[in-house]
Amino acid sequence: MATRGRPRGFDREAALARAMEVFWERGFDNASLGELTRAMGINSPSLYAAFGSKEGLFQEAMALYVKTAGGGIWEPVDSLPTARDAIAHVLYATARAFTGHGQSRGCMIVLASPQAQGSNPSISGELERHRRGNRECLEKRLRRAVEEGELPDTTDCHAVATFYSTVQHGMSIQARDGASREELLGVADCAMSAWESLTRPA
Amino acid sequence: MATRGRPRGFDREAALARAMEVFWERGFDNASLGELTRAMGINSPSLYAAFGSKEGLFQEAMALYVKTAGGGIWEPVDSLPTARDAIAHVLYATARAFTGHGQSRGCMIVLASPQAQGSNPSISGELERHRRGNRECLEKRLRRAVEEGELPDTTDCHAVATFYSTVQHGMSIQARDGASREELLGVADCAMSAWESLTRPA
DNA sequence: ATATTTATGTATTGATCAATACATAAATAA
DNA sequence: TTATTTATGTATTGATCAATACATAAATAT
Repeated sequence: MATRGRPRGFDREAALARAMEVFWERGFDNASLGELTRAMGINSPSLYAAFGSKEGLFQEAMALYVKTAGGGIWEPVDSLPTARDAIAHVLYATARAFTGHGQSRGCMIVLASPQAQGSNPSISGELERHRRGNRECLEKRLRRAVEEGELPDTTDCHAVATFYSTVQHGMSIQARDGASREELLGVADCAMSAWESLTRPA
Repeated sequence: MATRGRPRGFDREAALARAMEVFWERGFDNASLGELTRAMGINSPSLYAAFGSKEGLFQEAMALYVKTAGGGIWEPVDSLPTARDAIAHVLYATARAFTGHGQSRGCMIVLASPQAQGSNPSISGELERHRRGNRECLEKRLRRAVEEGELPDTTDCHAVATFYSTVQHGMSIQARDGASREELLGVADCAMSAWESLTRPA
């Protein structure tokens, strides 16, 4: 398939990365097209030609976020040797990720559109599905640990996963409110200090 | 001061309560004036005559929220006999409050305008100040507990307060995502199970 | 009674939003 | 070359937003 027509005059990936930063910092609704095109260095017709719509651009930005900025957090969950390692990794990686990108603090998935009845239900719905997926990822890992004997079969995997997922969500708000990396690492410490009592045989 | 002029034709407090529900459910930006006036049963000139502006209406709605829906959570912190009682109260009261108001789930203070660079910085700033105030309320209570001998003076009050504040914020996201009261009470259980290790003498 | 004051309903304002129309530019295909 | 295809820049579209203008209604003050 040869390239027909006038070639694109901008770097699609670079422009998408710029858009991700804007969505991350401002959320879906508050990121205006003017702001997006300015950050991407293009005009709106180019944006629509390349990404279809503001919603389409956000979808791709979200995928890029999951793959890059938010990526290192969840991938290792299944490969780390113990459930404890996995959950500790999620919390500490979160503390680092949420405080390491300049102005963009906190999780895009949590902060981009928190209203369930937001202006774009399809966006809110997809973000919610993603958050639920992360929680289920933790719960699955805990169940595997029970099967493998790491944890007693009295462990309430659902409750423990919900707890750590809640802490991880809360760290987004704290990061947005200016919490330092040290403070978020401290939150992870505190959360992990509950591990023994949460996984003690009944 | 006698009442001059045509009397107001609607119940100001009732209208404000309706507005609070809309802001709570939809956030500041996504709550349109049309939606607000429809819920309040008035036209926009009446809204502006009574509340000044959308921002003014939100300020009053936020004050009402703090006094009513979110009120029982923080007031008892200073009067409860121990810091442990106080923090447990905050968490369990939060679990109940965030799941008991029909469609409005989660904390208005956390969810109404999460973007630090939102469309209305003054609103975002005030909400952030309020969240910080809640965290400081916990920290102050913990310091008092250290002074009174309830907790060892090795207790890291700042870290512990930040941790429980983070859990409380995270519960807003979980509630918005549909977590049940039982699940949030379970989160509170898990968080409190860290208490012993967090306050153990070094 | 008349004047004054405040509230209401209808209609509208300018601003901003996401999305496009249209003419032109820049590439390949024949 | 000429035709075709795709991208770009300028300008604009209709929709929606928060906020008001204006005439009228309903109360008190004198």
